[in-house]
Amino acid sequence: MSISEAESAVMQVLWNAHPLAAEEIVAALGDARQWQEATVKTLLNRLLNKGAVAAVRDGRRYLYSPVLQRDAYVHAQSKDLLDRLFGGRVAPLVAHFSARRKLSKKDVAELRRLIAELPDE
Amino acid sequence: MSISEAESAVMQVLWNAHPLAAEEIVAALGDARQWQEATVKTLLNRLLNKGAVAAVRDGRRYLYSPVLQRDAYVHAQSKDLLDRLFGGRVAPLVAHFSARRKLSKKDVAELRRLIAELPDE
DNA sequence: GATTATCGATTACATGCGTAAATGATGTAG
DNA sequence: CTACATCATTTACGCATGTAATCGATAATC
Repeated sequence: MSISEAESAVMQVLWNAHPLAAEEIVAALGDARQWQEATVKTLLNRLLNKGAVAAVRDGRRYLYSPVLQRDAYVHAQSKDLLDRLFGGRVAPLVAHFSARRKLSKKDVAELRRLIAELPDE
Repeated sequence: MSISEAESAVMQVLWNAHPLAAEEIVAALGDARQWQEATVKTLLNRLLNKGAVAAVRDGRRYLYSPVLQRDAYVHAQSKDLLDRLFGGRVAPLVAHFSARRKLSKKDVAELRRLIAELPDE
């Protein structure tokens, strides 16, 4: 029951706004992916079978909504990456980006704020 | 030329120690994956074709070494995740784990140390 | 030197994925 | 009521992946 790359693009649209009809999803994807409506329909059906989205009939068509929550998906994906590459912890990932000087000013400022708010121990 | 999940398990072994013969790689994978030697050979060949590993003949067999560096792989994977889910920045990922209270003591201590070492601006 | 063991290389095969066309059902227009 | 349009459902198909077995070459053994 994992969500594929293409499927996740559809989920993104639904997390952003729902419920939506297939046609609206195609439109929302429009700039990001040049998919035929048929392609999006296929992805929606696969997501339905996986239980990741739900559909409610609305006249002749369906309106789709996410069942899988964005936060749960984000967490699963992130945890998977951390487990595979960083011993399951967050700090080593930050250290990696820091070592590569890939932390933006904004990142640094936000990180400072974040840890300042954390309980001392 | 992306590295698949199974292939990355082989890369992990080679990053850990190299050069290694196929048999040694199978042994090293032993506890993590119950793969037949033939399976590992297939993965090695695919990695060779992708240019991710190199092989040097050693008598009747080959010794394999990584060409793709672990750090580059880790970075590509991490950047991909950040781009897809966190607007390409590190701080929002940390915020996500912080909000879920998934930062360990060790993480927090390490993060404090990390940002303390960063230039103020 | 002929047979056997041991490598790597080639081939296999089911499943998932990306991408979509064809088909079928149902609502709408004339 | 019949033809057309519009949805969704089914089928398609090539490529990657996970997982191996088989084939072929070469080295070791008798």
